[in-house]
This record gives sequence, C-alpha cells and structure tokens, in this order.
Amino acid sequence: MQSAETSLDALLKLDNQFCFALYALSRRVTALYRPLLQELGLTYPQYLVMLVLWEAQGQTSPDEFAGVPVKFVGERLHLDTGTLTPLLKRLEASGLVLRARAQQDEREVRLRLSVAGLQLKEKARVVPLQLICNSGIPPDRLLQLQRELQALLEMTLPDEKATKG
Amino acid sequence: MQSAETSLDALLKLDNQFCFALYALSRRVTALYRPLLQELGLTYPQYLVMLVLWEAQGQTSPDEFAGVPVKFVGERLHLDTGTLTPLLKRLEASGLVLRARAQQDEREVRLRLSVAGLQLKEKARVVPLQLICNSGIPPDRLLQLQRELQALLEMTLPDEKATKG
DNA sequence: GGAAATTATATTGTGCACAACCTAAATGCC
DNA sequence: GGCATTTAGGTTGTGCACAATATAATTTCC
Repeated sequence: MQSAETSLDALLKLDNQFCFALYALSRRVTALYRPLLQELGLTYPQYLVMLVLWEAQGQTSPDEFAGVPVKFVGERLHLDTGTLTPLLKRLEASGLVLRARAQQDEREVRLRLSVAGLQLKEKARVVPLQLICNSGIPPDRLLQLQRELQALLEMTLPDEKATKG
Repeated sequence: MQSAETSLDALLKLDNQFCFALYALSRRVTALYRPLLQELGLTYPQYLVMLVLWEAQGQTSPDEFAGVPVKFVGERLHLDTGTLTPLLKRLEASGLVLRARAQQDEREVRLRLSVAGLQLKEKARVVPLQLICNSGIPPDRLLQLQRELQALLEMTLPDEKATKG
C-alpha cells in the first residue's frame, strides 16, 4: 500500500546504510593495525601523528628544522586540540616527541621528533605492507577504494573559511 | 639509489594510506549525522542501536515480542559489552529503551522499545534521505561504495569461531 | 599606542571503543 | 547430584573525538 513509507523504511534498514559499513570497516581496519602498532608502542591516532611528523621532518635538514605547529597536524588529520593536546603529551611522555613554544610567536607549540622518534620510523616502515598482507585485500581494490574515499572526503569537507563576500 | 626503501617510504606517506582516508571519511560522515540526530536526542552509535531495535521490533507482533538480547545488538554492530552496556543505560535513562533480564535465562538482558522509542522511528525516517542530500554525494556512488565496503568488511572479519579441527 | 578582534593552544566534560578482568547463570559430563 | 566449562553481561581503566569554554599572545584598526 504505502509505497513511499516502505521505501523510507528500507532506507532505515541497517543493511542499506552505507554509513554503517563505513563506520564498521573503519573500526575493523584500526583493529588490524593494533597488533602491528603495539610493537611500536603506538595507538592508531598516535601513528597518524607520527606519520605527519616523519613526513615533515624528512623534508628539511635536521639542524634548521623549526618543528611542526600543532595546528598543521590538526589540519592534516582533521583533529582539534581537544584531541591532539593530550595525545601529544602522551607522545612526549613516551619520549618520541618534543613540544616547545615558538620564539617568534609564543602562541604556537612546535613539535619535533626526538632521536627515538626518528628511529621509530625504521620500525614503522614495514607497517603499511604488513597491513596490506594481513588484510587479505587485493592491493588494486585498496587503491581504487582509497581514491574514492579521498574524493568523497574532499567533496564533503565543510567550507574551511567562507572568505569575505 | 635505494629504490626498495623509497617505495616503502612512499607507502608510509600519509597521502597514500587508504586507512587514513577511511578513518577520516568515517568521522566526517558521523559529523554530517550529528545535527540531524541531535534533533532526535541521539548520538550516532545510539542511532545504530535504535536501528537494530526498530528493525527487530517491526518484525513481530508487539505483544509477543520478547525483546532483543544485548548479544544480538553486539553481533550486529560489532560492539562489545564494554561499549554497549553504558550506551544502553543512557538510552534507558532517556526513556527510549527498556532493559530486563529474560525469565528463561537470567543471564540474558533483553531490550525492548518504550512507546517513546517506537515513536521516535517516525522522526528518524527522514534521516537517511536527509543525510544523502546534505552530503551532496551522488546516490549511485554511495550505493557502489557501500557494496565495496561491506564486501571488504566481511572479507576481513576475524574467524568468529574456529570450530573443532 | 591602546582597545578590540583574531589566533593558537589548553581545559573540561560527555560519550564512545576496547582490553582486561569479574560475576553469576546455564550447560555438560560424569 | 556436583563440579568444570561455557555463556551473557557488567566493571574498570585508557585513549580517543568533539563541543564548549578559557587564556594568553598577536594583529588590526583607529
């Protein structure tokens, strides 16, 4: 009878909800990382932060490297300071990261890797390949899915700064 | 020179990590849900639980409905009791869900919807379509992505019960 | 130069996730 | 019946996420 209601009901069914699939797979993949990262003493979000720092520090000569602002990490990972500040304090406490206010702008906290933090990159190098193997997902499917996810992510980003009209 | 190290380094780069794309998009989509669910007084995980209960309760005549075991919800959403117990207590506190031990098996806690919980389904019916509209993602892409995500989810599930060898 | 606005980070509080452990009820097996 | 095992949930503790608010350093604008 009520075909309109029925189709709305169908949308409500859990099986039809792509959002649930996204949520469940995301948690599942994080769970696949967990044993690998445990050997590095990292959680998954901490690993993401380390990726940002490794990538940034690798691009400059070590001596003149001024450090990465917290803001930069936040923009890269789409995380705010409520998440990052305690996470970074834990990374500092475990001796991987150094936090210090910038001299030119005392509002900024700049992040640098300790020697241990830099060395950890060597151990981390095998993680991505390990994960791909453990997941059992064909690499070409991973690559295609990644492209699609990234496109959708950019498509749904909030207007960062609605500049002056 | 070291082409092997270079390709491992490339895998380490954040941009190449499909896992980050998955993680970031999952949080982004949850954020798209947030304002819609706020009007229902639900968080996203609470909404998922309600979906399971609406779906289960709808399949039986109300009087003889014995309720849904916590275990069932956990299996459906891949969540354990450490997550579900406090969440369900919050749903109970907000008057949407009733929790009661089963008589035949006192270990089981069975979940039933209150009248308010059932009524909330009417308000929730518009959520999926609203979300699709708000996201701006073409529905066919959503559908295709959902199928792929679900396939990968099943592919990477841990062996539930490695039955006797 | 000084008040107002902006910016970068920190803090607090709520609600997941998940590991590790605990308890009590049911089941199996003798 | 009675003990070992399994099963269903609960509890505790840690670590994200994120909203709301706070604070101090800069910048803007007059």
